[in-house]
Amino acid sequence: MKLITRDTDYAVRALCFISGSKKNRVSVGELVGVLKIPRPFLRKILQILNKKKLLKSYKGQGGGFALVKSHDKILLTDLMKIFQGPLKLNECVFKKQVCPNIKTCKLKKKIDKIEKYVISELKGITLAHLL
Amino acid sequence: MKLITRDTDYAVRALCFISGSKKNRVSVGELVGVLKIPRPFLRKILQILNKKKLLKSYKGQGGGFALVKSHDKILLTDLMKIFQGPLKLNECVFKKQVCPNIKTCKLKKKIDKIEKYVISELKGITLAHLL
DNA sequence: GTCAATGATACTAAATTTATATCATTTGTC
DNA sequence: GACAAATGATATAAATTTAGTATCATTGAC
Ligand code: SF4
Ligand code: SF4
Repeated sequence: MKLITRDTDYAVRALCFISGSKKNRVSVGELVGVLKIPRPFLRKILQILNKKKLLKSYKGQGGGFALVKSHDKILLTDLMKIFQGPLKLNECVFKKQVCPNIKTCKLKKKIDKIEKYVISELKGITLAHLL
Repeated sequence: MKLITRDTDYAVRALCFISGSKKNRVSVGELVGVLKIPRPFLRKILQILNKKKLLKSYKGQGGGFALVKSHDKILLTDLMKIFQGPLKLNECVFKKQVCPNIKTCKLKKKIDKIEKYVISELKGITLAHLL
């Protein structure tokens, strides 16, 4: 029942730091020093963010990562989708089979309603709100 | 990002069936037939519900399980607490250490707000609503 | 006493989350 | 161009949580 996983959390922290940094590139080494995130894990996260065009990477000496968009254009839900998959609070799929009750299930309806609210709230959160 | 886990879901289904049954006791065998839940897993779930006083069990031939309270007194959150632990959408605990940012973290504040709503909604759901 | 039911408990398997490790590639500096 | 400092790509491993199984003991109606 965890809304965000650790990689999303780490991504938020890293992006926040990069956004707040005066340099226009920040290296993994610097981030590791500040954020205390295990280096290889953070590296993986940043590489994914680069692939997904939320960061631009620069190789070679003096390289690092920089934001691509302004902080108010980066949505928390972008990160959640990247690291956690689709925004859903209930799958109703067991062993790759959709639950047969799905059409009528009242529990699902209740959860769907909650989900709708949660997602709408999440969608309003940008990186700028998290600085 | 799953609000309820499978055991909670199974518990809901089992309780709903028991509640709707004309008999005053329902055996695991009958439930397995109807709900298609793996027998040993369902047994475990029912035994827990018995221990937690949401069901009363009857041993021996003709035995089974019966509701203890009326269906509008059984809360979904009771089940969630039993099978999923405390109602929380974010722990902010990594490797048994509370996150040092917890006092000031804006992400946490956002999630806390969402959590508050979610929990208040969940608390309003009884078994009666799920029949 | 037998048999059909649950109680207690230990174990196993699968899936997801959280990392780690290694080698290749790029690029700035000398 | 050699070198070093950075990321890219990718494979693997460890830890945790979720899901499911197996076994034997106990109870109670008949
Ligand atoms: S029983 Fe309802 S909530 Fe559970 S999986 Fe089926 S549809 Fe979804
Ligand atoms: S950074 Fe914020 S949200 Fe993440 S664990 Fe720390 S306090 Fe919680």
